[in-house]
Formats: sequence, structure tokens, C-alpha cells
Amino acid sequence: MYTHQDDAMNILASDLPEKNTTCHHDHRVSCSNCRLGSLCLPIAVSSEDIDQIDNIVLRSRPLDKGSHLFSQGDSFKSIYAVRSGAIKTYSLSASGKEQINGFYLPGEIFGMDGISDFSHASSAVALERSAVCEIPYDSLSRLSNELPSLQRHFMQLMSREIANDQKLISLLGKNSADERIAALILSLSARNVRRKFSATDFRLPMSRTDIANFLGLTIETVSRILSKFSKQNVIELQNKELKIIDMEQLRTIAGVD
Amino acid sequence: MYTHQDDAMNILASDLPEKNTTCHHDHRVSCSNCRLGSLCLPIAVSSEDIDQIDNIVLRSRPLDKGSHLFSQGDSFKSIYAVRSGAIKTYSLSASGKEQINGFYLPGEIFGMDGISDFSHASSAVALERSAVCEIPYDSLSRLSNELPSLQRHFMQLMSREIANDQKLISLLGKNSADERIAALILSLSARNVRRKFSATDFRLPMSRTDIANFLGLTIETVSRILSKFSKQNVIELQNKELKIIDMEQLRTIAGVD
DNA sequence: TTGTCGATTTGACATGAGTCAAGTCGCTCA
DNA sequence: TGAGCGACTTGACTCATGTCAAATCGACAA
Repeated sequence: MYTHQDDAMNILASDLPEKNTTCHHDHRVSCSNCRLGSLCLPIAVSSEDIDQIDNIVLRSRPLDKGSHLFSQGDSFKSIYAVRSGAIKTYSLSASGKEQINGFYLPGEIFGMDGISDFSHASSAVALERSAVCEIPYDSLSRLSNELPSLQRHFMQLMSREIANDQKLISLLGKNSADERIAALILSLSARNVRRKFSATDFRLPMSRTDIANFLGLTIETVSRILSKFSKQNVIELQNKELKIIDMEQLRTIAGVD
Repeated sequence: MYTHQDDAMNILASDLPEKNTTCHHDHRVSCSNCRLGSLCLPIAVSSEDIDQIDNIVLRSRPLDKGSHLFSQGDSFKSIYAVRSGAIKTYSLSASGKEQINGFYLPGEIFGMDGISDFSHASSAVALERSAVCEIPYDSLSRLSNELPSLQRHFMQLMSREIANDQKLISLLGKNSADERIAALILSLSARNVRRKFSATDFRLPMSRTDIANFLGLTIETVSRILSKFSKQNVIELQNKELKIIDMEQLRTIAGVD
């Protein structure tokens, strides 16, 4: 039994000592060698089990920026784990508006919204050159029956996705633009920490337009607020390179007491 | 293989001819006699399987209005199906704000947000005198291993919950107050139809405050917009008794083309 | 029946975020 | 190196929704 403090989501990868090979360069790296370490896979899985999982995972070559992994309405076959880069998922509402549902960073899992009716309820597109692992759902289901810890882990993943969505609902329903943007920055920071990267210095993988869409704001509002945060010396921002200067203040703005 | 048109969610109950017994009066009714019919259970489940499910379901006595079924942080043991009445689930954000995550009507399932870390991420409270079926998660998991259709159905339920949440995210992020309220009324109407009740005449089980909280609005705005819809002869509203007068117009307002 | 209290409605006003309109920046490609 | 173009920023103004305040309604208890 284990829990995570942060809200990122994960399912496949191993617990072995990190190798310093960059995944981008060899997209065929196995789960047991993946530098994402235990981000994806259940910690409880033994190394023989990892081999079984390894066998069902498909590793495609990197996706170029802007290319789609699947589109809304496509028949559902697999879920995906980000290996490198960043992915956004979005859906079109009945009235044709695009809503970004999430940004996914290395070690995170997406594509689970297609399970309910065998077709994807959202589209997934690469925000930059990215590599993903594809996990065919049939094989995963079958393997889950043999590996109870995998089944449990998978359920947890879905449940965590629900919990994440509910946080976003609360953010959109109850928080000001300042609070939403501060919360997004803090979420990216926390997920960076999870991947053993800097909590304070990182690149925003998405455009201002994407941030605005995700947070239910306009691009002008996002831009103004980021400028304001910069003027207030809470962050420093050079295009997409972000540095958090005053983490405490950022937390205060986000309303985390 | 089957799909649903609307977005309500469901898992337990049978497919047999409806009996005209009101569930409220005998809260011990079995799944196979439940008037909710096939709303809850997977259609594919055979009658012997239903008996097995029947055996793991706990049927408590009705809950009074305002009483809690579980609270945020409680350890997770079961998921629940609404038999009669209505339930809301809500969670407190880091900053202490309450956000209603959903309203659940008879035949709908809730409480799945607790799976990820063995503790409930939200609280559930009865909006009116209600009866629920409790399905212990342990037993459900065990039974799922024997009944593939049950496991599939359960996955679909979780996935549908995600899809629902994403619709709400889009609604909150992209739609005006008018559109949000029209969409909620249409959702309640569709779910009523699913239960073989009137599409146009029903009672709102929740208060204006709850509607406002759920939709990310203030109670004043909700009240004003409901009054406006009434003046425009789109609906008629006597306290909580709602009659949809002009369904077409309501759809137009909601932005469903 | 009357009193009480919370739920709801309505009005007047304030304001945060959207809209519209210019720019400016910073890639990419020739 | 410079042209072109999409991404981003900034300013002025508007408007939808929130805030504050007061009145009314409706359910329930005495």
C-alpha cells in the first residue's frame, strides 16, 4: 500500500537505479531501464512482472510538435505514458468549443477517458517533440487479471484522474485568474520535483493560448497576470523559461494556506 | 457491447420487468426486484450473476436530508448507488472552499474518488430523504475477477465519471451563466428520461445555493437567471417544481446545436 | 394562527476579466 | 541579413457577474 503526495498520475516504469541515458535518443529503452524510474509502474511490481509489462508496451518513434496521437471519436485501443516532451489533451464541446483537459509530462498517463464507450472522448497532441509508450488496453486488462497489484494500480490511476479533474473544477468554479495561474505554476513545479528536476527553474511546455484555454481565461488575461507576477518579483519569465523567485508568495496567491 | 446516449452513470440493478413497489417503503428490495431496472447493472449480466451481486450489496435504511454518507478523509470502503432521493458530493479545497462535484439521482453511482488512496476525496450528503445501496469495494473487486462483464462495466463507470467531469470543466471554463444553468436543467431532464420520468416536469432536488456552488456562480446570479428564463417563458418554476416550457429554446441557450 | 428563520428574490452598484485594437517580439525561411 | 508571421504584450474601454443590502417567501414549531 502506498500513496503519493502530489497529484500527478502514473502507471508504467521501474524502480531500478536510474541510468543516465537520455530516453529521447533511444526510444526503444525498456521499462526496467527507463530513467523515469518508479513514476509509472506500481512500486510493488517485481522485476519478472516488469518484464511482462515490458512485453505489452509499444514504443513508437518520437512525435513531432503538433502531431496527434489520437483524436476525439477514434476507437479506443490503448492508454499512453509520456516518456519525454509534453502532451495536451483537449475535447470539443457540443457547441464546438475546444477545452484543454490536461497537460501531461514525462511519467504521466493519459487516454483513459476512452474506456467508457470504446472511443476517445478527447484528442491528444504533442506540445513539443515527444516520445510516448503505448499500452494496449486489451493486453493491460488481461495482464491485470494476473497481477492484482497492476489492477489495483490501474484503478488508482483512474480514480486519481477523477480527483485531479475535481480539483480543476474547483479551481475554475471558485478561483480568480491570479489564483488559477499561480496554481498552475505550482502544479508544474511539483510535478518537476517528482521527476527530480528543479522546483523553481523550468520551461513552460505550452503556449499562453493553451494556458488560457486550460484555465478558462483569455490569452490577454494570462499575459497580463504573468507580467504582473514578474513586476512583483514573484517569478521571472523569458518567453517560456520560468524561474520562481518567491515560492512563498506564489503559494499565498494560489490560496494554499 | 453497449453504449449510453446520456451521461448518467450506473452499475447495479437488473433488467427484469418493473414492479410497482416503491423502493422507499421496502429498503430491502433485491437487485433483481429493484424498479431501477437496468440502470445500474451491466445489461449482459445473467440472473445468476445478479444474485451474486445481490449478495454483496448492503442496503441501509433511508438517510435523512442533510445526513452524511461519508466525509472527505474517511477511509474508503465502498461505492454507492442511489436508490431513491438525491445525493450531492462536495470537497473542500486547500483554501477551504466547498465545491460541489456532482448531484446523483436514482440509478447513479458515486464514491469512486476514494479508490486512488484508500480515502474519500469528497463528502457525500443526502439532499432529501434518500436510500442508497452500498457496494463494498473489496467484494466488488473480488467478484469483478470472476465476472469479466462486471469488471468492464466498472471500468466504464470510472471512465464515464472522468468524461462527465471533463464536460463540467468545459462548462465552467467556457460558458456563460445562462449557458451553465440551461445545461444543468437539460442534464437533469435527460437523467429523468433515463429513469422513465417526465422530460419536462420535475423537482429540483437541490437548493439555489447548491446550484450556484456547482456551477461556479453566486446564488443571486442563479436566482436572476431562473427568473429571466421564467419571464421568457422557457421554464415555469414554483419553488423547486420545474416545468420546461420551451425545450428547443433551452437547448439553444445551452448552445447545443 | 402567528412567529421565526433560513431560502430566495430583487435592486443598485462595483469590479474583474473580456473585447478590441495596436503594437512588439522572436522564430523560421529565403 | 532581412522579411514575414504567429505568439505575445499592452492599453483603453465594456460588460457580465459579483457584492452588498433589503424585501419577501415558505416551511415549520409553538
